[in-house]
Amino acid sequence: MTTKHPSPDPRTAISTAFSEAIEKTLGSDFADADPLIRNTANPEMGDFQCNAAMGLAKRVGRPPRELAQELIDAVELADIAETPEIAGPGFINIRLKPETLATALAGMDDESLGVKTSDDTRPVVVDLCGVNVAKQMHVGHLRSTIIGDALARVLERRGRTVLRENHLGDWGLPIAMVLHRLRDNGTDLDALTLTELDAAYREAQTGAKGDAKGLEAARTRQCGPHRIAELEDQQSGADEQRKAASETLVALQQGDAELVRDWNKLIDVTMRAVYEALDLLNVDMGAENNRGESFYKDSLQSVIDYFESNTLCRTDDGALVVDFKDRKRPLLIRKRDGGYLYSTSDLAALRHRTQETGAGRCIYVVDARQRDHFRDVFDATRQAGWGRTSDGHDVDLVHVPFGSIMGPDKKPLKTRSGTNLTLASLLAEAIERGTREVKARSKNPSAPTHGLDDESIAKIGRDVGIGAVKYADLSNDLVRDYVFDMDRMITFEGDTGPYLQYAHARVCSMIHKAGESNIEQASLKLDDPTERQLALVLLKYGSVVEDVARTLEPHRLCGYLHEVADAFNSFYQACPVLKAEDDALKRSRLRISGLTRRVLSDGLGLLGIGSPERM
RNA sequence: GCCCCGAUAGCUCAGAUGGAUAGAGCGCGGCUUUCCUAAAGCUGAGGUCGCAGGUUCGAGUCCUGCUCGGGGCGCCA
Repeated sequence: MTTKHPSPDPRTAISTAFSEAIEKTLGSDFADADPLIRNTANPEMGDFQCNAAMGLAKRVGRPPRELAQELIDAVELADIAETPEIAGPGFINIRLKPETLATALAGMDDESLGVKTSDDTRPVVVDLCGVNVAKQMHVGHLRSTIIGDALARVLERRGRTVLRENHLGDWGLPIAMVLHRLRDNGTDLDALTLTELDAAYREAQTGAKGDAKGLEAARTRQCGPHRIAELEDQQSGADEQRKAASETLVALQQGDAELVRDWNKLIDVTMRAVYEALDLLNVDMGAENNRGESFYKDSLQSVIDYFESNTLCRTDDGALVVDFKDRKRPLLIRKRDGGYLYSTSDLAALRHRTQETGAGRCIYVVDARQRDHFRDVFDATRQAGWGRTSDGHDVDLVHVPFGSIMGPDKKPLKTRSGTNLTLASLLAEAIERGTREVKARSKNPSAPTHGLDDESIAKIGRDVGIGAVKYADLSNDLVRDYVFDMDRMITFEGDTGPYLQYAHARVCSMIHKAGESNIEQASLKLDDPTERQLALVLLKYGSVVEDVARTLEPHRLCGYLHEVADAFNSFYQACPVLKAEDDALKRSRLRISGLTRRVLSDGLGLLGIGSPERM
């Protein structure tokens, strides 16, 4: 569509008008004062409010209500709004003319739905998933994957090119340990199961990582109890295991043909399961997004060389560390024995991402417990001068931290038997529950799903089950831990994914029943208060998407979609659609319903959640 | 010991750049079914916004100190 609509959102026009009024009234010193235009909390106060008069009155030493009146006299809004009114200490309430609202709503009625393309055209790197190929995917990877995917979709919706990077843990000592373990056990790698893999990983972990010096150091440095317990746990009979694993790593690094072949088999087995999970999750990612630690293995030395030759680091107790001026704890980038760490490979990845992709932003969707680590590697990256592109633009390095998923006991999620819950089993349960819900409803003879074949029901059930899990994950502030509660997330009532999907399906069902065509051509009448309210909510969509792209907080979009569903329900309660008094009104209301449907569907889509037309 | 995060209704949580009587969902009480699948709508009860100071015309929001809970803290990732 090429129809011109300078600004579908009337808020922008109001904001501009008040900016000009402020400058006209108080002089050019106030040209960039924020007019503080907000949606009102209560429809009785109008549609929008300007909160600038109080603060400005303070600055110029005048009564706020008097200044508010002068702003009202100066502001040029007559074309779009009624005369603004002063309320309370100096609030200015603005009510749009009905035709303004209709024009604005019509203005967002195209593919854009009012979402504007970002001015910044540089690509964005999103680091997500981060699966470790030495073990099966567990629920810890769930959040990184679905949050990262949702953020990527939002950024893409704003027209950005997104480079989704799956920074696989596919190299280094852990892999070598597992590889050694499997070979030592005589496991047939061509028939390797994920269960065997997990067992080998656990054996390797407990067997090989004991570290007497580390434990001692952890104690004297008063490390956290978690770390000490972990080290104690690994203390038993470790030396020979570690030695063997080290030898395996060295051989692998030297390109031992047989080892490399086995290494590839190991990756194949684990990644096949990863792709399966990504597919079930409706996450837009595949092998083309893999760029793991092995990709950077040959650039680690040059990262170290760069830091050394530019005196960005120093030697401490044989190790290489980077200092920061605002804190004591340095970042270790090379071990005393010459080995590299995950910080080294993160630095290599950051150099690649900032220097070779042209990205304007690098987003890391990783567990909140790694906050300190990312603060360190980001600062080290900036100190190395890699915080900006070769043409001098700063690259925004941002860690999106998220909390843990807990079991009902508020401890990390486990199965009933106490083992770590795998992602695959969690997804299977979600799909099973979703399908059960859909099937139950299809028993109702008046349900549109009544009589559907099992395959169609299963497809809808999958959308519902997966949508429930995703929505529950994305609808809270990311940084908080939450308790995983399938019973709660799967219900059709309340603030859940299925509730929104169902609201969408109900609108679809109604529009289908109407059987009208070309409703997007209908002229809009927005006289009922609930119609006005729904229109105002729909008009916010573009700015909400923009907010999420900026703040990287998907729960704002969730809250907004819930608001849309609520506003639609109120509208539907108050305004007959199919039985509207005349045909023009019916078509107008169908058009509003259609817009609601598309905003819900588009918004859910940005969260990576499907919106079935029948449920 | 140092650093980070959290604390809002019985429960689970929203409250962007400070703004009008602090909101939603669940649960509890009442009312509503002449348009879609009773999903729902309306309505009532329910709050010292962890504590104490401070800044401000105005603080859940900003500053300082404290309490409680969680997490992290150089040769693991």
